[in-house]
Amino acid sequence: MAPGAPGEEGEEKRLGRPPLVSDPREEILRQAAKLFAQKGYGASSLAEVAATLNYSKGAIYNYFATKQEIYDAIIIRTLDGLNQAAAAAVAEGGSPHARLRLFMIGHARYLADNYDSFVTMLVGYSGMANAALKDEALRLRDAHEGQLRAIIAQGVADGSFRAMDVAMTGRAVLSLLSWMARWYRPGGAMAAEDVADFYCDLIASGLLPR
Amino acid sequence: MAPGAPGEEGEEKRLGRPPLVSDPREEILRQAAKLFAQKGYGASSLAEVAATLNYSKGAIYNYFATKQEIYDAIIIRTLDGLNQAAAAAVAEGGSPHARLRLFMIGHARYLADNYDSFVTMLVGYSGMANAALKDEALRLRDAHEGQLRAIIAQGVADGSFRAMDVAMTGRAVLSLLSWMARWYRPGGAMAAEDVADFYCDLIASGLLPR
DNA sequence: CGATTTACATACCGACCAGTCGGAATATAA
DNA sequence: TTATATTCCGACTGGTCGGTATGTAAATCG
Repeated sequence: MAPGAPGEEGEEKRLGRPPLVSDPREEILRQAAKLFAQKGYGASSLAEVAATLNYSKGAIYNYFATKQEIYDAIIIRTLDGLNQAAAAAVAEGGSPHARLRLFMIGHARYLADNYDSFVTMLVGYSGMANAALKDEALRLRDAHEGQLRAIIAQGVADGSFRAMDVAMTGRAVLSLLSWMARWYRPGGAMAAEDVADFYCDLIASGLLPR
Repeated sequence: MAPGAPGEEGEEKRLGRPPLVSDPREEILRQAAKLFAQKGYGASSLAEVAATLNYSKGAIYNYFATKQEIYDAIIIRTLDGLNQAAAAAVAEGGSPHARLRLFMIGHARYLADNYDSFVTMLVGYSGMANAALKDEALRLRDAHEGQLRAIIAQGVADGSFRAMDVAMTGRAVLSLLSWMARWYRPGGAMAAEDVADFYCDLIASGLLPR
């Protein structure tokens, strides 16, 4: 992730006054996500975002055209990263049950590592203006859900899972994980991976004794 | 619910000009919840709420002191009604599994019947100003969660459920139900009760074949 | 009828905020 | 040093919204 971190090779000299912070776009997105997560999109002002970076409000507009563009960027990058994280986790392979577990743990870990962005995405505002970006967001979300459904469908097909409705089962799994953005706090008593582990066991083995 | 509907007994004549609608407070709360659910608390204006009732913005202030008071009233009444609905559903009794099912179905049905209020409560803003009301809201929420935990704890105690962590299991159940406010639409393909039924079976029997 | 009470509309204020614009500051390049 | 490119500030604009003040219409009461 972040291919052009600090010590990029071709660090050619650029013209003009250098930015106050090394990567303004990144810092703005990070602080905006933090604020959006705390107070919601509508109640957050760009002036406040700027203030936390020792910027004036006008400086923000060198890097983003509108407030909406900042919000959209947060959503897209979060969905994209979630997809990659889940794909990487599932790539380890194994039985459907094992892969379901890896998927859920990967999802939970990514949520914990990108907590503010997740809260912004799942509980605040949720209105993208640009139609193309909205399509892209839907595509990324469907891709994520598609990965999960493929795992469940495989388990149902090979008999390692009961013959449940795949779409609804996937929805249940994502409901458990998504609602974590509502109550989970990074650094709390339970690690995100442990929560996912618990949920996976509950969903897999059920509440009734076997 | 609604003990003083239209044909109240002591319909004594009241002084002054009669309201345009029979129960202005009720109508304001309903329309506000609808708007809050659609656009979020911050993006909804009282002028718009008033317009849908053929009111002027100023008229609202005859019935509520602040916008926040409207929001708070929606949350409190929704939590209160949810508690009563769940209690009534569970009162039918039966095994822990049966009572868990009734609890979930009661919750889902109440969500479907009060959809806008639920969305307002679960996905929008979520900030109550008055400290006493916030405490009341937390109390109602804990009471609801307490009912659920009691059912699970009883099942664990009498051996009809596996020895799972009661708090986390309750959280999982409420996660499934709460996230419904995100995707469920009244009048859609699946009734809310059927969704709850599916979730209960999944949680109870698990994904693995028995 | 006039007095009183309730329910509304209209007009307005003050605060806040997204977005703009001109220019100042700081860097490289020639 | 001068030209140029980039970053950033500060002041401003246009508009929205919560909340208030004032007056008026419509009902009951005496």
